[in-house]
Amino acid sequence: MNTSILVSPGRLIGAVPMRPPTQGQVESRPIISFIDGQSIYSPGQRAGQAYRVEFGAVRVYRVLANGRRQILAFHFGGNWFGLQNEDRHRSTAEAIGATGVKSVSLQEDPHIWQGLLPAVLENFLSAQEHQLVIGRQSAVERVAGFLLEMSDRSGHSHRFELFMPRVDIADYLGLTIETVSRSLTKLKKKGIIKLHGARGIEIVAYGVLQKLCL
Amino acid sequence: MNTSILVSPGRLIGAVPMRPPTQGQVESRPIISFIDGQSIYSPGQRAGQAYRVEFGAVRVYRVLANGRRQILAFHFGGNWFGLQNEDRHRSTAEAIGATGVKSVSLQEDPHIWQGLLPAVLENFLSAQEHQLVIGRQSAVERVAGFLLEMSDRSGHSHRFELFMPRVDIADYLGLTIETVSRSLTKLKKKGIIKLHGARGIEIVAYGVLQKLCL
DNA sequence: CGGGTCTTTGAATAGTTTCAAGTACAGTGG
DNA sequence: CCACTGTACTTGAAACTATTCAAAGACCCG
Repeated sequence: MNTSILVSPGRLIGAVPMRPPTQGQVESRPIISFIDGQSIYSPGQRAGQAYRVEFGAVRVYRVLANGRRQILAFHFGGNWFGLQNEDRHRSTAEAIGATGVKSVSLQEDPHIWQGLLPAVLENFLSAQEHQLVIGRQSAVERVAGFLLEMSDRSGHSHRFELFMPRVDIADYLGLTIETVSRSLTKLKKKGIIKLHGARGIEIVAYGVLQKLCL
Repeated sequence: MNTSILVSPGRLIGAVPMRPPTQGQVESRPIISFIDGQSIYSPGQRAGQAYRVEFGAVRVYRVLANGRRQILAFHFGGNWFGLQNEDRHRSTAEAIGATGVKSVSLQEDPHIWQGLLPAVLENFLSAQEHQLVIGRQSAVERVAGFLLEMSDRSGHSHRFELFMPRVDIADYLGLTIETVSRSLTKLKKKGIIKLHGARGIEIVAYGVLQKLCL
C-alpha cells in the first residue's frame, strides 16, 4: 500500500510524519465529475472541503477588482487543493477539460488534517517557488520554466500536450498571451523546442531550457 | 489563556481545529537573539525547527543563480516561519534589526505539527496573496498595498516606521529600489502619504490608498 | 469544408529598469 | 558642536522589456 500518494512523486518528505492515513477516508469517496470550465468552488462560498484531482486538471485563481486575473496554481492527478484556514473561499477553482475530483469534509473529521499536512506544505512550497518566478524572472525565463514544470508533471516527458490555453499560461506567469506566444516563438527559433499544433510541446534541448530559467 | 496566539490578530480560524496546545511547548523555550542581518537559517542547512518571532522582524528570501533576490515574506512578532516538508532549507531567514525568536523541534515531537497547522495555512495564504501582488499589480499599486500591509501589522497605525531598507521592499515587491522610491514620491506628491525621514511613513488618506491597490 | 475560437505576428505605446549623479542621514572623531 | 565619511535614498535620462491595439493565420469541431 502506498501511503505517499499525498505528495507528488519524487518529492522527499522530511520532517513531516505521514502517520494518519487520510487514505482510506478518501479512496472510498465517489468521484465528482466536472466539464471544461466548470467551477468547483468560487469566492465567498463556504469552505470546509479538501479536494484531490483524480483525472483532468484544475486551475485555482483570483481576480482583482479591475478584472486582472492571477492563476495561483494548476493541479493535476493526485494533487490536493482547496486547503485553507478561513471559512469562505477567496479563490475560484475550475476544471480544465473533463475533470474528476474526490473531496473530504474537514469539519466532520478534524483528524483528516493530519494526513493533509504534507499536501498543505507542498502547496505552500509551490506558491513560494512561483513567487520567485513571477517576481524575478523575464518572460522567456518564465515560459522556459513553465515548460519544464509541465514536462515534469507529465512524467518527465520530452513530448507532451499542454492542458490549458495560452490565456491560462499568461495569467499563471503574470504575462499577456502575446508575450507568452512571442516567448514560445523565440524558444522555437533557437531550436530549443518544437511546437506541434497549439498545445503540443516537444523539448529538443532539455539542458538548454534548464539553463535558461536559472 | 489565549490559545489563538498562533494566528495573527483579527484573522478568523475557520475549518482548522486549534486543539493541541503547541503553546506550552513553545513558551518555555529560551529566546534566541540575532543582530541585524544575522542569518537564522540558510539554504542547504538541515531543517527540522519551526521558529516564532518574539521581537524584531525576519525576512525570508531566495536568490536565483544570477543573483536576483526575491523576499518571500516578512515576519513580525507572533509570526511563525521555517515550516516546510523538505529536510533541507531552500531559503534564507535573516534578522532585520535586533530580533529574538523561539524555536521548537519538529522531529522530537511530531505532535507539534498539529498546533502549527494554522500557522502553515496562514503562511500559505500570504504567499498566495503575494502572488497576486507581484503577478498583476503595477509599481504604485504594489507600494500602496505594501504600506497598508505594514500599517496593519503595526497595529493599524496611520503613522509608523518601516523596519526594512528600500532594497528589502524592492526585493519583496519584485521591483528595483529606484522604482520603489519613485512610487513613494508619487504617493507623497498626491498627498496620500507623508514621509518622515527615510523610514517614517504617515498615511494621510487611508481610503485613497486602499482604492489604489484594488 | 466552413465558421468560430485560439494563436501568432506587427507596430506603437507605456512602464520599469539601468546607469549615473546628486542629496539626505546617522555615526564617528576632532 | 561641527565637519567628515559612508551608507541609504532620491532624482534624471536613456535603454529596454512587456503591453496594448490591430490584423492575419492556424486549428478544431461540427
